[in-house]
Parts: sequence; C-alpha cells; structure tokens
Amino acid sequence: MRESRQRRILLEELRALTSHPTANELYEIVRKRLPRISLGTVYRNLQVLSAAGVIQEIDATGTQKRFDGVTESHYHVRCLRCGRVDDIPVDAIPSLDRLAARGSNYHIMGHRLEFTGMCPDCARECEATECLCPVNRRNLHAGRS
Amino acid sequence: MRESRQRRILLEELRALTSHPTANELYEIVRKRLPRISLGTVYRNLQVLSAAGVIQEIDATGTQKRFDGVTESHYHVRCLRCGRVDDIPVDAIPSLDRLAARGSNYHIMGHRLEFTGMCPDCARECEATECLCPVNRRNLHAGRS
DNA sequence: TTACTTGCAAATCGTTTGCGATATA
DNA sequence: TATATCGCAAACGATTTGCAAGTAA
Repeated sequence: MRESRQRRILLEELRALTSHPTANELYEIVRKRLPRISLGTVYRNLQVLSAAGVIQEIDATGTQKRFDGVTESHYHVRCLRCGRVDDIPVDAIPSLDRLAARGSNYHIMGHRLEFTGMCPDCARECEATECLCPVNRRNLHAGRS
Repeated sequence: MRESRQRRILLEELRALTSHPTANELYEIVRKRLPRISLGTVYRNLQVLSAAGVIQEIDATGTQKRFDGVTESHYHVRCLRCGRVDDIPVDAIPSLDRLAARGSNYHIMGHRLEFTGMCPDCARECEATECLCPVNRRNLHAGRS
C-alpha cells in the first residue's frame, strides 16, 4: 500500500470523526481539502484501508456502508430518525455466542449487536413537533395493530 | 389491503419457508406457480405486507433485504460463507437495552442481535476443500496482521 | 364503478470497474 | 522507471417508480 495524498487526507478526516460516516459523507468532507477527488477514489481507498485493517467497515443496517477509523470492535447505536450511528460504551459480551451455539447447529463465530433508538437531537425535535418520524410512526402502528 | 392472487400466493410461499429469502429468491419460487408475475410486484407486495405487519423485513446485514413470514421478533444467524440466514432459538434479552441506555445519551428503543458463523453445509464443504471462503480468509488475515 | 393491483420498462441509488493519465517510491 | 493510484464515466446489482391495462370489492 503506497501513501497518496488522497489516502492520507481521507484517513485523517475519518479519524477526526466520532461518527461513522458513509462513503458519500466522507466524500463531501474530503472534497473541501481536495476539490478534484472523485467518489470512486473514496470508495477504493476505504476498501484498501479496511482490507489492510487500518480502518473498519462497520456492519450496520441500512442501505449504505459506514466506516470507522477505530478498528477495535465495539457496539453501535443507530438513530431510527436520522440514521446517524454512534458508539455505545458497552464491553463485548462473549457469552452471547455460547448462548447461541447451544441452540443452533451453526458454527457460531461472533455476533453483531446494534442498538436502535433516537439520538439526542432527534429526540428533542421530535417532542417539539409531533413529527411522523419512524419512531412515532412505529408507535402509531403499534396502537392500531 | 385488497387480496390479489399474487399477494396470496406470495404470502403462502413465504410462510412455507423456514429460511429468510431475499426478494429475488422468493420471485423465483413464486414464478413456478405464477409464471407471469413480475419482480416489481414481488417487491411491492413485500413492502405492503410488511407495512401492514403481516410479515417482517428482517434487518439483516448484506446488500439484499430479507423477509420473514413470522412477525414475532427473534434473533438470527447469518452464514459468512453462503449468506444464508436462519433463526436462533435464543429468547429476547431486554437487559441489553438497559445496559446500553446506561452508557449513552441516546433514547434506546431496542436492539438487533445477529450471530455470524458457518452453516452446517458450508462447514462441511469448507473442511473438505480448504476453500478460501470468507471464514478462512478471515483466519489468514488474522495470521498476517 | 372505483381505486387497488398488475406487468413492463425505465429510473434511481449505492457501489464497483475499465480506462488512459498521473504520481509515488 | 515501474506500478500503485487517480479522475472520469460507464457498468452494475438491488430496489423503486410511472404508466397504461387489468381486476377485486
């Protein structure tokens, strides 16, 4: 892996974030410093960096991939309203795998635990505006049956 | 929601499966009984049925959506080699949410726990052939650093 | 008869890839 | 100098959508 200007800056910007951006979010950020960079280059570098174990592609739900400058595995929360993903400071729970192995004929190798909820910003807006965000829609739906 | 022939048969076939098919897998199955059905109709019906709470779109990792004829929420395992998804008979663990809530400023509403591993079929083939499936590649990678 | 649903094809979205040009080691 | 990496645009796979025709209630 050679060091290119694009790759270095991409990595710097990813590491400066506590959020877990999508390729496109990162593209918009990096573009401020490298106006001529292409989205393809962003994707290619994210691929190379995560294959090399320098960054991590987080296995989040949703249609877009998300990337993490931190490689140690840890759990995440996803906001049901805005899609934002953050870290959850909960230690890994290896006992979950044993629990699963007991009830399945799969060879269990690990797990993905993703919490869902509402981020502070959305919670505030949601209360203020009675919006029809996924969260409120879910409540409505539960009410009807 | 009106009852159409396509929708009824789609639901029948989904409920007959213990696996959690993708839209395209279901399309191929339903096509045996309705040769003229279109993939668009399959997608539209899966959407309508899961919005109505009749079926469930499972929030699985991967590029394709997967659907479940059972609406009660439960945990899943995903085979890292073939992508197959099955149920895991582990009861819901609500205490996980409390654990997460304690360490985060999100309003935690739930979680998704997906186990990863190898299905019995793949485990067998993998041992027999020293294949370079994701599982073995992962081991190689760990070895190198 | 009304409006939900269909089949078809085109459009969209996120991501990957082929190419000839550029830049790093 | 050799080749990894780039920017661009086209290709791709999964999903969604517009439309005119068909069908359930």
